[in-house]
Amino acid sequence: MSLAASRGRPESSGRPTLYKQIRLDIERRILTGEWPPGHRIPFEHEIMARYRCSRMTVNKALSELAQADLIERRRRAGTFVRRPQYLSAVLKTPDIRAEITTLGRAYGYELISRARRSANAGDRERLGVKGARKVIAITCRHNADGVPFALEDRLIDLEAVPGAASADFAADPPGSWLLHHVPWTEAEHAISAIVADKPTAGALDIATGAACLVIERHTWRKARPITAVRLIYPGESHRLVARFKGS
Amino acid sequence: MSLAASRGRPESSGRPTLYKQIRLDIERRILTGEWPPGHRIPFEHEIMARYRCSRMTVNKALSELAQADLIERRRRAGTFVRRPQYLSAVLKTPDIRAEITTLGRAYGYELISRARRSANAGDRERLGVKGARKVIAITCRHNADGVPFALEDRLIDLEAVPGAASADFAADPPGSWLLHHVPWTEAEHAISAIVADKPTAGALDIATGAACLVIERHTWRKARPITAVRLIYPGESHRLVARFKGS
DNA sequence: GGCGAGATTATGTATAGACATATGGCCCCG
DNA sequence: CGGGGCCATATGTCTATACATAATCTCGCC
Repeated sequence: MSLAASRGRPESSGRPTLYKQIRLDIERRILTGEWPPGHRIPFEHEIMARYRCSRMTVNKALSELAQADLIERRRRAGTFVRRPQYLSAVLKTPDIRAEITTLGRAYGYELISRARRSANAGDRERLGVKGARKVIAITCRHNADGVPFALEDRLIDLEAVPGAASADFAADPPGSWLLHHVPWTEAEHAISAIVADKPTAGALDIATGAACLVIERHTWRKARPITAVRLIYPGESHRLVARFKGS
Repeated sequence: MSLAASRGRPESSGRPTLYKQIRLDIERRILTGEWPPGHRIPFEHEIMARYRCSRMTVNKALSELAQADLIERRRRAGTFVRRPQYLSAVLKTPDIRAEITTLGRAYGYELISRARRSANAGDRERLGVKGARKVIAITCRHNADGVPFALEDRLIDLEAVPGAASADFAADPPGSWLLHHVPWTEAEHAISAIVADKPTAGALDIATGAACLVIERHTWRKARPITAVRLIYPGESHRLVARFKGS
């Protein structure tokens, strides 16, 4: 008997494998909101009829989506789109505004400085690049309910993001702007702790010598550095929380 | 023909399903460092002989591990344990010994105190339980190349892990012991920063008032608390690194 | 020795069928 | 109307087999 790859498929396009196609189709519908959280996905039975494939193939696609926590499967009841992904979104989200508003607190933003300059040695090292180029350097502060929440010190590589030159970051924080304008493919975070020096303490309204949590995030798009940011949080009042499932 | 569940299995215990058993066996060997990054996992062919099951069953286990980025599969070459999973290595691994040895440093361990007691109010709150019960409280230190790496302060719920009562944690750190004896299903981490007080600074061989990174981890097995641990790392010399792919 | 073609092999995808298991719903009984 | 038990059903696991694909290895040719 012929393989599915040689048969017609409802929404064919390139041609990954069949199960991957099914997986992507469903994924797309979930991510675009066409199938909102709680929505019941068609039964395996219906999907296999739709794609004219065996149940194992459908099952493989759905199992992967379940492992990725996009859907939830319940015997006898069916398969459902999962509620929002709680958790380590803190680390995955490059957007502090979203982080604060999901906590139900009022977001505030203050631009402290913004400069356009040729990258110096320190800038190049932070971005992990070698050649000469222009960068934008920004420092700003994020507040939650009027209280300092985090200090941000960011570099943007203008060679990778030319559009940033014409953006003033007076109203929107650079993280949000970048998120909307430049999709990233890879990000690396380093978390460490420091004690606040006098200027940092002043900006965060904490005592000099208090502990701070530092998150340094580097973001790339296809191996090309986009931005490097250093976020300083008051250490004892802020906690990064992440939840994992084991097996 | 009889199902695999009715056949003998090499390292049987409770009895998840066969593929899950295979997955857990491999996972354990990776997380404990028995199979270090780069190690070639037995071929599907060998695993199916070992568990006397069909290739599809082995394949399902390996596919899930691959999706979780714990292993990497290469046609014709075989299946390999992936290189340090930064985040996953640090946050997902409840085993500091494995973390240090993957860094290529010599692991050292010192038990500082071990006590068995009835849980007091603070213990119950840390574990997130209400009723009376016995717990084991442990403090110990992990070293890398002879230098203090982290301080550990741990509570183990004896109701969930009765076997811990008969384990002395003189040679093996409790994290490793638990990993070998109690599979977890969920874990939550909270990361914060503190300044070292005098005893902490002394134990970590750093200056009083230096910044420290604190990781508090709670682990459950099917909604039942197993252990709560607080790890203190020297803050400026230690960085938690996490890398994400964007899609 | 260097190189390309082909054989080999491990994984990747897919099939059809079988039985296991959990559970939402229904029906019946009190 | 409430509760208990049974049944239908959707997912969960597993088998045995087949062919696809990619990469390594080998061998023979120049």
